[in-house]
This record gives sequence, structure tokens and C-alpha cells, in this order.
Amino acid sequence: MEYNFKEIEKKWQEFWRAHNTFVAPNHSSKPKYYVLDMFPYPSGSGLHVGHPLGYIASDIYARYMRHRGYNVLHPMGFDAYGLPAEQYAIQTGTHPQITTYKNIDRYRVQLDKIGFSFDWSREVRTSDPHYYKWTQWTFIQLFEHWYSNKTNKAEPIAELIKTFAAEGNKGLDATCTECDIFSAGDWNSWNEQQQQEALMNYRLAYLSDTWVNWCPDLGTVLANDEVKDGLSERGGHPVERKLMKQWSLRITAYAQRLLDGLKELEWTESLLEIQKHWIGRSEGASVNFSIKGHDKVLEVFTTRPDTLWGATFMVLAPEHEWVEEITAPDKKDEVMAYVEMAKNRSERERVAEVKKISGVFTGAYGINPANGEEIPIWIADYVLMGYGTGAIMAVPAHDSRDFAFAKHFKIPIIQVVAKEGEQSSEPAGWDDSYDAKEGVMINSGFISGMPVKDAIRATIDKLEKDNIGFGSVNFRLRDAIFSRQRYWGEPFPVYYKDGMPYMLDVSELPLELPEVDKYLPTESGEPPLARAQNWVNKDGYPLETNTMPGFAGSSAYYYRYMDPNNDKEYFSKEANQYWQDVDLYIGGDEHASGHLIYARFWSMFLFDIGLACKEEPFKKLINQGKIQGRSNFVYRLQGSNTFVSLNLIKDYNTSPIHVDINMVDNDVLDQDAFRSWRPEFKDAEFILEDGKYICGWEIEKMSKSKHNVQNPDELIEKYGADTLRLYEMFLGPLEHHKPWDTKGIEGVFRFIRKLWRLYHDNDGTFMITDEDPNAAELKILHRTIKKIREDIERFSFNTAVSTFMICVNELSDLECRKKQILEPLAVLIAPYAPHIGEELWHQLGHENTLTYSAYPEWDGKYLVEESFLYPVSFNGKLRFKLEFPLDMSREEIEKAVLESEEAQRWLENKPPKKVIVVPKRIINVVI
RNA sequence: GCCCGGAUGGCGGAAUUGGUAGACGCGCUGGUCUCAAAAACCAGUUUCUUUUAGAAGUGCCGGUUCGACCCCGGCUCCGGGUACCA
Repeated sequence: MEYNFKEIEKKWQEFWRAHNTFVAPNHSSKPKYYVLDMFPYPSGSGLHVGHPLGYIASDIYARYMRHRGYNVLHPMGFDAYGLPAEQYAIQTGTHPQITTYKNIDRYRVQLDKIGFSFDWSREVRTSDPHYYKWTQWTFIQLFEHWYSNKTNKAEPIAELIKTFAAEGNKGLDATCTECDIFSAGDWNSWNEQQQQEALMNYRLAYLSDTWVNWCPDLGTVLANDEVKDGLSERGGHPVERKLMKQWSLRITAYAQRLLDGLKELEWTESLLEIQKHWIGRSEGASVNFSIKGHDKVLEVFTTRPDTLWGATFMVLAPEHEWVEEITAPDKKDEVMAYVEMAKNRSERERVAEVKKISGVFTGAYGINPANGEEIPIWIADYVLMGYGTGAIMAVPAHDSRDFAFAKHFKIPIIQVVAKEGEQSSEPAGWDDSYDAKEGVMINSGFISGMPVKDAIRATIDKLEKDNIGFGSVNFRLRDAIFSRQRYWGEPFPVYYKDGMPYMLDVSELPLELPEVDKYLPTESGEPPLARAQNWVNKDGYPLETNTMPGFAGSSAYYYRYMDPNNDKEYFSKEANQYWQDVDLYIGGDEHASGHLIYARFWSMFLFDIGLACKEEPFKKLINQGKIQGRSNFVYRLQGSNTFVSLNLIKDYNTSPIHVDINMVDNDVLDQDAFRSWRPEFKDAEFILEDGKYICGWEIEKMSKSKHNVQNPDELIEKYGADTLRLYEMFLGPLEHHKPWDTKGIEGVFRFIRKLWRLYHDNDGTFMITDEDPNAAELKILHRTIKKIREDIERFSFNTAVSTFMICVNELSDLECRKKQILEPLAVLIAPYAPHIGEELWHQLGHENTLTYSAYPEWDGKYLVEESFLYPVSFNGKLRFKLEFPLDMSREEIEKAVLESEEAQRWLENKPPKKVIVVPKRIINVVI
């Protein structure tokens, strides 16, 4: 009987479920290991073969660690809030909960069929009130804390109130919204509302008027990481800028820690790089420029204070609050027109017009503090309100944007840095600015002659001494906008009294998502929750109508898995002490600037308030590559129903049409399937080559419209889950993006059957002997164990599959049926192909699962070689091979090589110049 | 533009520390078994040449080295991130 994967896989999946094989206890004497996958958003189209790639890898590792004696936490859950279910609700009226839960059920069935070793007793769903209770709880904690730069952590607002009452906010070093200095007297004289307003500037979750990315088509605001090229990441809808009252999280308080924390993480270089960029730390100085005729000082941030002498103008962002005030009366119309234009432009237009130079002169002048020169103040949209102070000193000689601007508007350009050993030249003649990171200062007063680095230091010292500036650091990272004007998300635990927001009491959580009649904004433009009946707190005050964004629920789900059914707290201290942090996290790199920043921030905050014992949640992270689609095409002869095979199309006028990849095998079209695919192709004719219709192909995104989606279900039906698991790993390195192609799956399927036949005769009878293995068999086994262990340790799963193939090929050649060889092999392969592993283990006479059996160890004594077959090269070119004992000395080998018959041919009686002998590697003769 | 990653047969890929380039698998070619097919098995498969052998060869050009897919310098192309971030 052949290997019956359908029966066997079903049997073991049921066994695992019935015996709770993968349930991990929170109390164990074993060491812990936490393997996490990025939990999926359950979309309506189910899993395609790209989704399980990372899950298979993590499952192999989780199973491997169980074999090695670890208590392995390997949970799975669902990111259950999200736009698609809500968009569907808007169209059909179906509650997003119904759609989402239906999709989750489908995902669960699909996941189970692949044989994952998840501990489903720990499943979380972000839309479940038992779960989001703690998302809301965290929000309250964020609201009740502020960030002290002195202690460098989050501190309770209650303490801050005491400080304000005793000494005002003067000496306070906090990360906060810019606000006026007030005294204890001021504070104590204020009413509740005034005090609350002052506190709002400090809270880590705060409500403020913010410039947001407003997406009219989705009817909501988006975070910076949800916007790409001026379009929404989901759906590609245009985004505009809008000033709105929104909740934000003061993630910028953690910018430096988020940056520093990266150092200890075992993440890929590219991921660390993306995060570094996103945080975007720049060192420089704040410099105050006074404005002629005003008693205001304009603060700018520059990374190059040394170039102060070259600052020939200043630029304000169009949204800068002083634009109107400083503009000269005769320039008002022009300036306001420009500001209006800049404000109304969509984000998309702004991005598209980046190269266009535009701006307007305000008629005002700033005073360059370096030399007392009056320099014009311009308004231009190349200066962004959100970075630094929204105002810059422009140094056209040494900044390309300033240079282009100065040339365009004919503003003077002064060179202040020259290359070491070079003379200055006339900047008016330059093609571009000289963005000098190194060089020597010129035309710069007391710093002239200094190298750039020293000049920066000296300038900052001088600025600080004169009290007109100071060394400062700026981050690109912005506070995270946390409000969404959508229905399907966590409700904020917030009510409003006299227009001021207050938190619900923790005992009132969870604040459950109310029912609404429609999932659309109200007629007056309020979010969908405004439609809810009685959306008020227990005292009748109105509740917040915004909901939280997608990243709220995914920012700490990895902690909740540690203690998922805890009703009293987020997770217990004991559970957290035991599981600590995620040892291995596998997921896509599309979350580099979103989820992975927010989750780290969230974790740091939970650390600060004493809940989590680790600051960084994800010790090691691997990005599995995306599986791309591989589309197939047929070529229709223009204006006909005739299709031309790929290699003949050059002779015809054809147009390509996507065909479903399920009716194509090795790029050969199943013509009958094609004819019955769609009515219009019923009478299709084909122009064939070698009697076959060959399809063209292209690598594209996997999508329904391109007919290139491959579901795992079909493949499991045909080949079984073990084959699918091995094949996905065999495709190539885990981290690589790669096109999906079923071409090679037959080979893996053959391998699985060949493995089965090692243990069974042609009739399917189990045939294992107790005979002692010979040296050759032991060598194969131990070499395989060694290589498999090394490969798993370095997450090289593709080469591990090859190694199994080599092992099975060799044992088949030897017709080895010995228990001492084949029993360890069954355990060895079980993490990869768990069903066949369990079945063989069972047939070998074991009653229980092999999940917790020790992983085989290799013993070097079986691998000792006595001799080595040396490749012998002449001038680096391989000529022949010679075998020598391993204990032979270099001198003896050299002598033997030179005396050998083959060598004589190449030496042609000339003495060699040099002979290199690298033991166990190579011999190279130089002539 | 800037930053990161990559390029190896017809295809996916291997070569872990500078030491036999192309493991393993697909595909293809030929064969065994069979009435036939499936399955399985065996042999071959980087390219070129004057084929018992030789030459070239890891995107291109150059360098270091006894020896380079691997290190260095300069390019080309592809993928990703980011983009008036002062």
C-alpha cells in the first residue's frame, strides 16, 4: 500500500487536538522559549500559499525546541479589527463581527490542515471585549502618565499635579507639547478646566488640534505609516492635510530609547535601518534669530550651525503661526494667496510637485546673529511645519534645496566651507551646492580656518554663551495619531464633561462597541459611533465617538498570549516573569515602520509602569520574504478566438490574457479546461508548438484578478500537508522574496514517498530490523543529524530539506531498514513533516506523540575520516585528485604530490615555484 | 536623489571561515520494467572546442592573493525603504 497522507494527516491532527499536545503550561521547570508569528488579519479570501511560509518556519523551530527540552510558547490569534470587514459592512449591512468571525473560522480550518503546533488555548482576537478591555486599560494608563526626561521614563500624572501645585512647570524637563511657563501660584489659581488643559500638554495620550492625514474616501484620518506617496496604504485613496482635534500618543518621548534599543536586537540589518530612518535622529543646534521691527525671536533648527555665516535668508513653512504677523503690509495679499494655495493642495499634489520651486517673500527681515546682517524671510512649502520649528536658516552655498531656491529667486549665496587645500570660488557659477560634511571654514568670523567638526562645536559653545541658541537634537518621528473616524475598532474609554475629556474608571471596562444602524458617518460628519443610542457614560456624559487605529490591538498581543484568560490584569507578573519576551518573531517586513515601532513603544511603556519585565519585546526577528504570484498568459490573435503558443507569437499580432494558473502545468495549457473556463472561449482554436500550447509567464502580486492565487487547501488535497510544508521551505531562503511555482512540488512529494518506502516494503508492510547498523549507515545518519541541527540553528530550512533528501537517497541505496538508523531519522524530520514523523514513530512501537522526544544528537566518532581526497591544482586550476591519509604531514604530502605520475605531466620537468598544502582542503602547485 | 539588499545553468537554488562552482530539486534527453500507461528505477544534462582531452565560466571592468561567487575600487541592472526632515 502506498503512503496514505490523507488518512495519516487527519489522524494525527485529531490526536494532537484530543491530547492537547501543544498546550504550554505557565509553570514549568523547563526553560522557556517563545516563538511568535505576526498574527493575521483574516481576510475574506482565506489563506494563500504566501501566508503560511513564515508560520511553517516558526512551527519547525517551535517543534525543534520542544524536542530539545524547552517549554515552548507558540500561540496564534487574529488581528480582528480592520477596514475590509467594515467596508463590506457599509456595502451589505452585515455586521463586521459576523464577517470577521466567519473569516476566522475559515482561517482556523486552513491553519489546522497544515499541521501547526499552535497552543490554541491561548488564542486572542483583538475585537473580543475580553481582549480589548486591556487595550483600553493601556490607553487610560497612557493618559495618566507623562514623560520625564530626568528619570527618562513615564511618570504618573498624579505626581505631576503635586509638582505643579508646589513649583509650577518651570524646572520641569519633560517631553511635552510646547506651552507657557506657569508658577505654582498660576496653577493654584486656575479652575479645573485650565488645569486639565495644562496637563493635556504632558499626557502620553493627549487630545489636540493636529495636522492629520485625512482620507475623505475612507472617511478617516491615517497615521504617517499608513500613507504612501500621498495615498492611503489600504485602497490607494488620496489623502489631504487637515487640522482636526485628535487623540495622539506621545511616542516621540521614546524616540531616543527606541533608537538605543535597536542596538541589542537580533534583527536584520535592513529592518534596523528602516527603523533608524523612521526615528531619524539629527544632531544640531537651535538658533534664535531676531526679527527686524518685532520683539519676537524666530527659533530655527539646523544640523550645521557652523554655516551660520552663510545663511543669507530664512524660510517659514506656510502653516507657521507667525506668517501673518510678520508679513509686511504691502506683501499681505501675495503671502496669504500663497499660504492658501499651499494649504489646499492635496498631499498627492504636494508630493508630485516636490521638484517645483515656489515661495514668496514676506517683506520681513531676520537678523543673522553671527554677523548682524539683515536677511529676508520667505515663505515656502519646502519647509515643513512638522519638523523642527517649521522655520529654517537657509545656507544656499551648502544645501541643495536652499541653493535651488536662492538661484531661482536671485538671493545672494556665500561660500563658508571650502575643501581642504582648495580656494573659494564664486558660488553664483556653481551648478549645485557644495554639501560639505568635511572641509575648512572660510568667511566665517572667528571659526574661519577651523575644520567643520570643530567649527560646529565652537559655534554651539558661542551660541550657548551668548544665550541665543543651544545644541539640540531633533527626531523625524512624529507623535502617533490615535483616533480613527471608523466603526470597527476599539472604543476609547473616554467621556466629555464641559468639553474636557475624562477617562472611565477601570472598573467600567470593557467599554463595549455599541450597535449602530449604519456603519457610516452621521449627516453632520461625525463618526459612526455618534449613531449609537445612549452613547453616554453612567452619569450621562457623552462618550468619545472616535475609535482606535489598527495598531492599537497589535501593540501588546504578544504579552496577552502569556496569560490570555486573565480577567483581573493584562497579564500576571508571574506569567510575564516566566515567559519574559519573544525569543523568535517571524513576520513580514511591511510592518517595519508601523507595528514594530508601536509595539516597541507600547512595551517600553508597560515596562516603565512596572508591568513588563523587559523593555524590548522581540529579541530576534526574521522577515520571511513575500511569495509573489506567477501569472500565466495566453496570446489571442487580434480580433479572433485563436490563441498562439508562446514561442510563435513573434509571427503574429497578439495580445496577452491572464489565464488561471490552475489549468496550466509547467507552462503547458490544458486546452479543454481553458475552453470550459469561460463561455467566450468555448470554441477557442489553438496554434500549437510540438503539439502543445505553451503559456507565457510573469511575476506579479498574487491576486484574484490576475488568476494566479494558489490556496494551500488544493495542494494539501493533492500532496498532503507534509509535502506542502517541505516544499515551501525548499523554495529558497526564508527571507527571500520568491515567486510561487508548483513546478518542484512533485520532487518533494517523491521524496516523502521514498522516505515512507525506507520503512515499508512494496506492499506497505512495516519492515524494520533490529540489526546493528554498519559504519556507512551510521555515518550517513550522524552527518545528517549534524547538518540538520546546524541548518535549523541558522534558519536555513531550504538546505535542511536538501539534506534530508540526500540522507534518504543514500539510505535507500544501501537498502537500510535498521531501527537504530531509522528511528532517530523519524524524530529528526518530525519538525518539518510532523504527520509522517508521528506515524513512523507510532509504527516503531511508541504509544505517545514524539513531540517531546529528545532530538537526535550526533557523535563525532562516526564521522572520523582516515584520508582525504585532495583536489590538486596547478596555478589555481584543478587538474586531478589524490587521496592521502589525514595524519600525513604537509612535507610528505608535498613530496608525494610532486612525485606522482599526474604531476609530472604538468610540471614538465621544471621545479615548482611553490607548493601550498592546506590540510583537508586543497593542494595548489605554483609553476 | 539618498539608504539598504541582490545578480550563480533552461528554472528554484547550494557552496557556513578566501580552498574541488553548480549540492538538492524541477525540467529536458535516453534507457529499464510494462500489451500499454501510471508509479518506480538507471544514465546523462554550465557553455564551447579539434571530445580518452582541453578551454572559458558566478551581471560588467579592474585590483589584492598561491588561490576570489566570497575581499577591495569603479560601473550596470533588478528589488525594497525613504524622500523637500533643515
